[in-house]
Amino acid sequence: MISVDYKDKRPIYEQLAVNITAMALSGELKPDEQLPSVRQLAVQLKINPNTIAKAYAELERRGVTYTVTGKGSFINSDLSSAAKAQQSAAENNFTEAVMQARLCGIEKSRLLEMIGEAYDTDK
Amino acid sequence: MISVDYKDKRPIYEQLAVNITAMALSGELKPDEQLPSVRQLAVQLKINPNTIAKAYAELERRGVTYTVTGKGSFINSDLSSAAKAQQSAAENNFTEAVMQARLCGIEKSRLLEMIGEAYDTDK
DNA sequence: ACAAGTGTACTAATCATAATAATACAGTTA
DNA sequence: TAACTGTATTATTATGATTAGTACACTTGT
Repeated sequence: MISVDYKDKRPIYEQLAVNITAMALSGELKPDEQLPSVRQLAVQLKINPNTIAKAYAELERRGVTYTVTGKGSFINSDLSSAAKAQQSAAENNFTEAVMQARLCGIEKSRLLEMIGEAYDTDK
Repeated sequence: MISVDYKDKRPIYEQLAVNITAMALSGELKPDEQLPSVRQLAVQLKINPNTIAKAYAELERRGVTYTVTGKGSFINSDLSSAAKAQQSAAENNFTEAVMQARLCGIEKSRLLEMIGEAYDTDK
């Protein structure tokens, strides 16, 4: 389910974009499946339609969706570019985290331990 | 050297706090060593003294420094609480990065590879 | 005592970004 | 035609970061 978290410091439109991208990549949203309309989702989430529209524009810009004026926004069948971007971001983030941990004096062996746990957590 | 990066999205005072904390934990700043004065550092970095003051207040709140009005701000001899907080934050960050990577479909073996590289990078 | 240096406190103004609000327009569908 | 899509535009509000200017309490060296 599409949702927003007001405790999250990221802007709402960014949360929505990331959220929907994840749902598309996981298969929770199928190729060519139509997203809720801008106005409909705005009512459902109790936020402004402009904020939804901004999120949808971002999704199209990132290659996650395609849009037809008058019809709606739909999940792309080819998500490879979005998937690559997401993986690249995740790898950069991971590398940063490793270097940060090293600077804190955390041993490499400790990181190897933590991977074992974290990688198998459900969530 | 204490510096700020305007390409960084974090606020300046936060960058300064993190920067100085790292220098204290690495030993680049010795215990009881005096930090540059608020006004002096403001001139050096060409930013407002209030921003420096905010960073110094944060550092004291986080247990990195102690402050004597009229004298200045100095590095704490006991940095254990700051070190623990920093390590804890690094571990949380690392765990998040691992789970993000897993959600992107990155294999555990790939992460193990990357640790090998990232942990030995200089920077 | 004095002057110059410390950190601190306070108020106001400026700036950027996010979000809201209201409206209008172009295209699609039944 | 009516009701739905996304898009565009302008104005307004809210928030946080930063700047600006000033004032105060304390310490140090003369």
